[in-house]
Amino acid sequence: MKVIFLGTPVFALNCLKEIRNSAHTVAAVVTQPDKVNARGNKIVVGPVKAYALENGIPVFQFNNISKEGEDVLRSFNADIMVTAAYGQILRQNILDLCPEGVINVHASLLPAYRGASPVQRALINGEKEIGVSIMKTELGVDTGAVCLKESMSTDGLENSDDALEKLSFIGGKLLVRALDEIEKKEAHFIPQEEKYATYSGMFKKDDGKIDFSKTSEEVYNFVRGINPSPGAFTHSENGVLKILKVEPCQGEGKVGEILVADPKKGLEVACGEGSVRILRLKPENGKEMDAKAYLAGKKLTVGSVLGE
RNA sequence: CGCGGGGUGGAGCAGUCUGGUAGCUCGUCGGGCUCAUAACCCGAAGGUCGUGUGGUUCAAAUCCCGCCCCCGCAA
Repeated sequence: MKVIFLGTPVFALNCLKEIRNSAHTVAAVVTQPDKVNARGNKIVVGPVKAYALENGIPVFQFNNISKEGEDVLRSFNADIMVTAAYGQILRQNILDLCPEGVINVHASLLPAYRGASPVQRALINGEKEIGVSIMKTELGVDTGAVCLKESMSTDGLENSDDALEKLSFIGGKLLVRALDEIEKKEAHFIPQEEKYATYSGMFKKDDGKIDFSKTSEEVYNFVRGINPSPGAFTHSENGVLKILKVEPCQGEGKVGEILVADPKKGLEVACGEGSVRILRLKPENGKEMDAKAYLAGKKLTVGSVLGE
């Protein structure tokens, strides 16, 4: 089939590549407008756009696809549109553009975790299984009938990016399978069970603050899920510390108390129950490093409390 | 012209304001001690202090100028 692909981040790129490797053709790509300012004055080109340009696929960037995109996209006479973390909500005129409508790949096991940041939320909640769903894109956010779903274990995942990358490959394959089935008229779309639906919005910067009163396991899940974006952080005597990697262990002490801080032994902090070893962190204005390396240059006082 | 922080042996930092023998905590290598250790003791190697063969000076990591790279915020 001839598809128009709409997506923006790396997750979408991996899905796009998968479709390009299949029997289906990508007629056009739509992605969010370039970010204006990286730092100085530079423009950042998104991964999907960069790939499309390299491969000679027409790229469109609309500020509002529903208002600006209808006529151009219709001119491609595509069979179907695919959305993958595109970043804009489609109105009915766009949804109706192609004969087969629009399908979406969402990084959760629907109907759970509709909305933004499904993978982060799932990891933070300590889910053992996460996954990807393919469903109809409709006016409601992630509410469409589902045709394919696949899960994977959260064991050994570094952080949400790691999870998202693995899910993107699964998602890409599922997308291709869905396209195959739709082409053969064999796809079965099953409506979601509303009573099991959960929805979450985007994270704010402040949501990354670590609550050491939770159990060591919960803190571990939190740090793993919320990194790398927006990232976990806490306050120390040396200012804000971003916490990138942590592992649970059994120390005891006041909530947030530093139990061990030594360039050889590492950094350990007490939680509401148990403790966590901080393995990787990033100081203000610095780059990320092992906690031991940090302690080789800066001191943290044993007995002082993080997060205050 | 968005705001700010930073680039010093392999790692992380101090020293820069108040120019003048390159320091600290680790790591590495060699040796020692111990039943043993993420322990301890002794010794060693390793740096044109981001860059211009820039300017000032008797003398620059340190003051002035240009450039490159990294990071945070704001978007």
